[in-house]
Amino acid sequence: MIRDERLSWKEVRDQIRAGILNRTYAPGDKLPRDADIAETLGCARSTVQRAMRDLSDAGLVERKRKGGTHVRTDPVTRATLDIPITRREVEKRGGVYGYQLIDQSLGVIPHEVARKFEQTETTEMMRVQALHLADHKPHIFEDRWICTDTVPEILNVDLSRESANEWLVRNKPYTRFDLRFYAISADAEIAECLKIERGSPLLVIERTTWIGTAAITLVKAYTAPGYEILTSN
Amino acid sequence: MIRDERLSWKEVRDQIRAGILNRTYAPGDKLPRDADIAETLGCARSTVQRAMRDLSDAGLVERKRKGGTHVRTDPVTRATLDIPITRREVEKRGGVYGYQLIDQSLGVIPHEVARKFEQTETTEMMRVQALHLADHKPHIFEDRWICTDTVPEILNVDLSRESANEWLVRNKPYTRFDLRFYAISADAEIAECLKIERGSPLLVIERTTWIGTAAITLVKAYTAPGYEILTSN
DNA sequence: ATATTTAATATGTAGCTACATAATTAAGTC
DNA sequence: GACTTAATTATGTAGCTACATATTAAATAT
Repeated sequence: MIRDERLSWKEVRDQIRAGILNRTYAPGDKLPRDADIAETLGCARSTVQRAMRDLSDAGLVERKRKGGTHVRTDPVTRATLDIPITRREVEKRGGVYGYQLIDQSLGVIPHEVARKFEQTETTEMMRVQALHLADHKPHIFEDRWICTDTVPEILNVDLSRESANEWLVRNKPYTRFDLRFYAISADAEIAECLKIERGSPLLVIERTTWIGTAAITLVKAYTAPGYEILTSN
Repeated sequence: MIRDERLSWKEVRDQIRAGILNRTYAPGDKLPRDADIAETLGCARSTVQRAMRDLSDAGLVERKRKGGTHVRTDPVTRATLDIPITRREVEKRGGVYGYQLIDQSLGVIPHEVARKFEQTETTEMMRVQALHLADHKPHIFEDRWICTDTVPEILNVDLSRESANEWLVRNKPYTRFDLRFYAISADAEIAECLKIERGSPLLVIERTTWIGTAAITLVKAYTAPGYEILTSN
């Protein structure tokens, strides 16, 4: 611990947060200036600033230059999600990971895929369908489009040995991505791949990635029944 | 902009990240000490530290005292999610928000609920079932348990006028929470409430909240078909 | 050889100063 | 009065120093 007299930024943060939680500062209220808080608590402004940044990152307060710091009126639950590569996810749970390429082809991307890439002139991409296994049972079925203009190297990769995701992560790190979650009902094809009944509810993790503005890939990961996404908090 | 000669921590961060992306520093590699990077780039160590903290928060590198900074070997897609209160979510999209209490009662919590609260001696809690509407159509059906030991005031709140969530957010801010997402198939009850067909796939957002270690509430929010969760990035 | 203590080292934090930046408010100007 | 410009102000950032903390590595004792 730090010398008792000195306040750590976490202590400062907790004091400010306590003040917000116990309504000393209600939603919408303006908090004192950093400098004043610093003087009140007997610490440096930099310490208050560090504390405030944390509260701001957590979505509790809003800060504006000259405008000061305000307690947010529309509280949000802000959570951090870690989506690991599937191999890691399975192995971390002590399971045996398996991978199986189902189909690989070149084709014209559907309109919906083009729209998700936001702006791309490319109309033909590589489509890869594959199955991830956990303990020899279907775990995730992925349906992926890879932009061969941005990632021409993918044409020479043997995707029956290594999953497209792992190759991409190692060779084409993205600079921007988009994630979305939703539920669908398994159609005949997905049901067969995952060895489940048609109509089973599935959680879909959809991820689009870019390098700058250039599209890399769009994956729809159809997770096996019972799959859950948890926050890391 | 800052005087050209001076590097901002974002520039430093971007340079380090570029080095990681272009494999100057491969996964698992050790990066130079902050002080060395600072000297190389001609900035202060504090600037490098600020940059490094950002990269560490983003999950790109791992830092350990004395151990130094390493590029993470298991890349994760780290995303930030904002889950607003339902009213805000609907209104932000320009929709008309509506709320309807369906049922409110005291009862013994199922074993599964007790487990999710992790450790609570309370066995009887208040159960609240309610419907959130968007543009007069069912939007989210919520099934909630509220710990009356932690939040006795809830017994005197008229939950037909205000949703439990909004009351809780204003009066009992949580200090810790847990989020999970999964898909289920609508059973008869949920199907009726949401006015959809039985068996429709639904995305469920489940949230447990605590004050310290004291349980506050557990909600299962059954979202109407077509509902999506998006990352804020 | 093994356990314990000590030293070395890289990151983390607190405090200070100085200046940058954004946003608002006040002061001019037409 | 409406528009422009300048002053004001609160947060943001960069640089510095000093010390705290955690962890590893080396030295010493058992």
